[in-house]
Amino acid sequence: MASSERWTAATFNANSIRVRLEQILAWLADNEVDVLAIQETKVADDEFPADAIRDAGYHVVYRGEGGQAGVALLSRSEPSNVGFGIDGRDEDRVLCCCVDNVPVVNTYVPQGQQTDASEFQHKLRFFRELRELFEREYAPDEPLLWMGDLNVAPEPIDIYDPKRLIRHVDFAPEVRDALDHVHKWGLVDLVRRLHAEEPDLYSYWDYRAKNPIEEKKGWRVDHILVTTPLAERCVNAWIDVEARKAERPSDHTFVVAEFEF
DNA sequence: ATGGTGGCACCGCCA
Repeated sequence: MASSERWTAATFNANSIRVRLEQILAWLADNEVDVLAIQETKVADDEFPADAIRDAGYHVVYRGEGGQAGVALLSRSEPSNVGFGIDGRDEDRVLCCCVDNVPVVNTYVPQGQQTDASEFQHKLRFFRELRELFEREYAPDEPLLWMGDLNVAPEPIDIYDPKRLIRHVDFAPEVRDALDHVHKWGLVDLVRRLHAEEPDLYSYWDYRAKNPIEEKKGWRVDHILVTTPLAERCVNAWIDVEARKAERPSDHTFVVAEFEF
């Protein structure tokens, strides 16, 4: 890359990439990102709409089994060292690669169902294994860009009713601690760093609520976390709430971070 | 108000 170059990354839980394809391509036309991490593609690999994405000028890698989960990564430059899963597990939830010499990890963390469900243990184990992956494959003083639907609101400010939702799987102390343990390896939450103390900063709203955006009933569970060398290069980070007002929106919206190299 | 909607795969499950 040339020096003083803008480089932009974004993450989006699409909740079906086939239903959201036109919205994603339109958003990309308006937001010239270099990397877009997508979660919940909900499509098997042989039905993934790769041709339409490549026709729009993006490289794309993906892994899914259809129905649930599924991850994808769109990029202007061709990604290298593409891998899925951790130790052969969660291949439809973890995508690792390198784009423009930036190591990128895209994760769709298990939601967990309920705190007494086995899926909740899967969620806690997922964070432990992720920290081990970071310790093994990356370093806090080297660039790393971790994006995705982490299914955790890290702090009370990141959820609309922290008292009532204290036992929710995305806010229970166990998952906040689990994410915090990965965080403490050496990561910076870019949106919160640039919008410290700002309330009602959400990336997800429940479909079942009537006017969730207007009534500020949301959750900030989609995150862009980076190591210090990248945090120092970050010039802006935001949540694109307007994109959630699309005709047939996902229940999540785009989170964006802009860097200057 | 312990409901509500949306997506996928089927006639229930997951978010």
